Amino acid sequence: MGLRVENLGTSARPSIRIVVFHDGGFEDGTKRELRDELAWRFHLDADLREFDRRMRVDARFAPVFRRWRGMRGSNPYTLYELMIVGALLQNATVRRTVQMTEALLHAFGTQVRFDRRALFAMWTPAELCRVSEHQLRELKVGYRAKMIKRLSAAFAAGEVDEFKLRAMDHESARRELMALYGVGPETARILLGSAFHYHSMVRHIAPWEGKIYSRLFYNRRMVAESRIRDDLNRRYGAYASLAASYIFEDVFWRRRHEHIAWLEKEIRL
DNA sequence: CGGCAGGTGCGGA
DNA sequence: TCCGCACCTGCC
Repeated sequence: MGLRVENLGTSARPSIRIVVFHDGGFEDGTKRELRDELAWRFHLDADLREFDRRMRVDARFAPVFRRWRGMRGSNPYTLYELMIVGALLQNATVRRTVQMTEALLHAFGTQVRFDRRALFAMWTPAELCRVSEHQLRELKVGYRAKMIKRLSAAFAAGEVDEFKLRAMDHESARRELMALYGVGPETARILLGSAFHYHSMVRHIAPWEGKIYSRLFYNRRMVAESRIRDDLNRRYGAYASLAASYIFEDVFWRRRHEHIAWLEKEIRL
């Protein structure tokens, strides 16, 4: 299926319309399943009222929380797809991640055309299992080839149940994810926030993120990860990682309109 | 040409 | 639990 999402509402009265493009086999049952799945992936039923109330009185970042009101952890992908993205993000610049992603999609993805667009759908775990590590390395993904193989094998063998993970508590889900080859604390953080909508305790801050938080929170070059983490958890409690993501997103949004010298030095495209 | 990038697995303290 | 190290590749 190809989907087009249209905004039909306002912040006060949110409403969207989903237009579905398909080549047959779309029935009423499919429609309900699709709606439920989209509601999960984009966390459409998130209740952010308590979060809004709390952040509205934040001494320092209240304007940030106001500007992004309604934002929540979400993503359009399946867990497998997001995990592959996570593997391709590791230890790479954005440019290189894009290059690896395009190489893989052209080799193993399916190009679909709908709504006057041509997009790639990712391969399935089973399909990737028939690809050798050597073939992957030829597409310049480096040591990530092994991760892609092992993750695909785990999913193809039914060892990862996305729906079971959705029902788990934060810590259990994190433990299960980190047991997978290629998923460490940073990829787990991305998955837990984007795919599972856990927004409570901050467990891990990657070095490059730590540098950005250091500037934003302390106006210093580098503050210890443990201190940033503890401060965030103390200040924002059950909403610590959601609050952190608001503040993090905001600085990148500001970057589009104003020059932030220190930020330019911290990021490489 | 070394250093490093939106990390991770592994072996050893 | 924590630490140091190797690891594909491409850009600076």
